[in-house]
Amino acid sequence: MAEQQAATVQLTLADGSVRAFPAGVTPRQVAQETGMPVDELVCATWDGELIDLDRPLETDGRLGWVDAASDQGLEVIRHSTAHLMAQAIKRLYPEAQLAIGPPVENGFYYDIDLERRLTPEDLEKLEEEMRRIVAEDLPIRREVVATDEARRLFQELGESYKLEILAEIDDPTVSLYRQGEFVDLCRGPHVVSTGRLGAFKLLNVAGAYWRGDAQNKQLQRLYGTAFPTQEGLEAYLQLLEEAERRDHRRLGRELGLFSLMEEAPGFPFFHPKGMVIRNELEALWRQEHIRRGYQEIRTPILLSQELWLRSGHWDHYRENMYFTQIDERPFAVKPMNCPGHILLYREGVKSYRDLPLRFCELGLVHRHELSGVLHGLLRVRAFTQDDAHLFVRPDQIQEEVEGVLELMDRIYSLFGFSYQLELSTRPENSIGTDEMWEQATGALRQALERQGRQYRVNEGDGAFYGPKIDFHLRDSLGRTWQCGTIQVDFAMPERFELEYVGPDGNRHRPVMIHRAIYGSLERFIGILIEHYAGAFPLWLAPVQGVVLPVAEAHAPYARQVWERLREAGFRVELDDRDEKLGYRIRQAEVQKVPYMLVVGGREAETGQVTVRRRGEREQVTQSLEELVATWREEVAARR
RNA sequence: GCUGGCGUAGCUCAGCCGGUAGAGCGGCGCACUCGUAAUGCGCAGGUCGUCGGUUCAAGUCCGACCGCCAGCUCCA
Repeated sequence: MAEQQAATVQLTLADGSVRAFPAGVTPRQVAQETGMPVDELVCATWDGELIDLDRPLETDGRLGWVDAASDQGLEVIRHSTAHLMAQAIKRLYPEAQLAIGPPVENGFYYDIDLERRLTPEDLEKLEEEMRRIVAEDLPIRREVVATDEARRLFQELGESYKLEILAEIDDPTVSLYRQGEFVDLCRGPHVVSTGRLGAFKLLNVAGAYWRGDAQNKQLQRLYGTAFPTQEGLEAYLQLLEEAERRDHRRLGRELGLFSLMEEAPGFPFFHPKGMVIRNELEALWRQEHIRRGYQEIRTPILLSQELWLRSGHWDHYRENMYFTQIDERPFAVKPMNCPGHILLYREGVKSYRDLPLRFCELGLVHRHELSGVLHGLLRVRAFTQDDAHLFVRPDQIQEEVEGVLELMDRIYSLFGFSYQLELSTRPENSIGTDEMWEQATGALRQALERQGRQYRVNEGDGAFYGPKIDFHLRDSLGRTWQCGTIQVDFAMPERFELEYVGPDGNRHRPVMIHRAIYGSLERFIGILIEHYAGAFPLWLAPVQGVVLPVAEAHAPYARQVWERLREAGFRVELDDRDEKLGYRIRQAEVQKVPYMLVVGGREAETGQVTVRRRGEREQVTQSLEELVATWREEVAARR
């Protein structure tokens, strides 16, 4: 009797029902018997843990399903594809040693140690080999072996990186995965056979250090991506192409917005058209800040080195700073605006009635970033922060943080960005007491929670002087960018002995809230270029309209139209070049000008313009005054 | 910063095994005077990133430097 009991297991299925199965039954068999679409399943969960579909079940438990459409399923597919690639690598280059091969955000990679430098053509050959292995439809089998045995195996195979990994494993057993002649040390789970894979593409090769440490040997990292379906893969590859088409470095050049030159690496030049965008962003920013009681200031770019010693930047930020000398006195180029704002705060005695005091500045800061990380406008060495420092009483923190959250919503929504929030806590190399950090972190958390906001916690990623809330914008391609930030700081007021006189006549210490919305004007502009693919809304467009006379005879009227629109305050160009109308329309389209205004004999007679919108074929003929009214409304609404 | 790749006309790119530089687009000129995404013809434009080396000869080979691109965070 006892034997019979041991021979069955009670499984709680996804629908909540409990059924008995013979011990050693596999999830795949259960799926078949319960009518699950087995082909759509990637693996299973066993009491919450991911397992293979062919894992024998020996005890009672809760069985769940993971299909290809789920995030977990996708990860498993990618992980299995990484193994598939590794097998192909070993077939083509038996001398290659395998390091690690995990799934990552948009695919997977495998780090390998191989003398030969792999080229894109090699990737194609690898892909072909992978397809062969898929066609072979090799079962992928999990095997549990003693750790010592695994050591012997990888010793024999000459896989020294696997041995290094094994050396750190204390468990008595480890799991291996075998598919055909290939075996890898792996926790799993994996799909049941190589035939289940197929929608993949190898993307590129890059260098990566073993264990991410520059002291270690540099390996070749092969990146690829994989999806449950060919359509999913193609959609992703299209997204990559679209992202390339929108690359702000390319559009910035094509649309004449900005330049980066060898003479000033990491220090962008703005062209007249790029400046228009900048100025419009600044105008919006000022409007929204003044409305909310901020006061704009401007502080110097060079400040005495002593100030940076006192602020803690010397100790915590020196490697990122530029230094110079003036009359033999050491100065630093500011990497942040806060010390300057603090100096202004300290001018004169502050009363509790002055608080909250909201200083804002479009402050140009310089930071020495590693040469290898520079990237267009998105990672530069000089940039303009739309910075503000709120000097507040401790009891005002929450309300002020909530005010900033509201301002962020206002500005981001104008551009159609949604965002995610991240709360970053105390990093290792930081100033201030534990108590201060707890208080500051608590204040941020409270503001978030009171507003019912969703947020993620990022342990140890705060600024050296305080915790922060970061805003990760989601753009029109679904990519995320870190822009806004709110940081609560008890440390700087302490260091600089900031004070205000309270209602009790005593001196009290204010709290500082650092915050930025765009983050950096340069970066934000780069993001906007990609977000809009260069097709800016009317209020931001460097050129809002082009007047196009049909033929030379219409040039005088076109000039009148052009002048009238410029008088009305719009950025309009006149294209009366001796070219066909179709050609000039194409030019305006390529330059992504929002409005094309065609004028010929008909329009000249009636005092009208024929309006063609960017990207549209239909057009309307309307009076100039009607057009001005529409534009005014469109610009005012920043649509 | 590190590793790998790349650097030729304003832009995109060709240029074999070393023999002295080419196209398209753009620009300029001329013709056409044109009604909605590229009219035709012609002309100009390059110390081949910089410096040094090898060679009778270097865009091409070697070295250094500068810049750009990708990656360097994801831990069986």
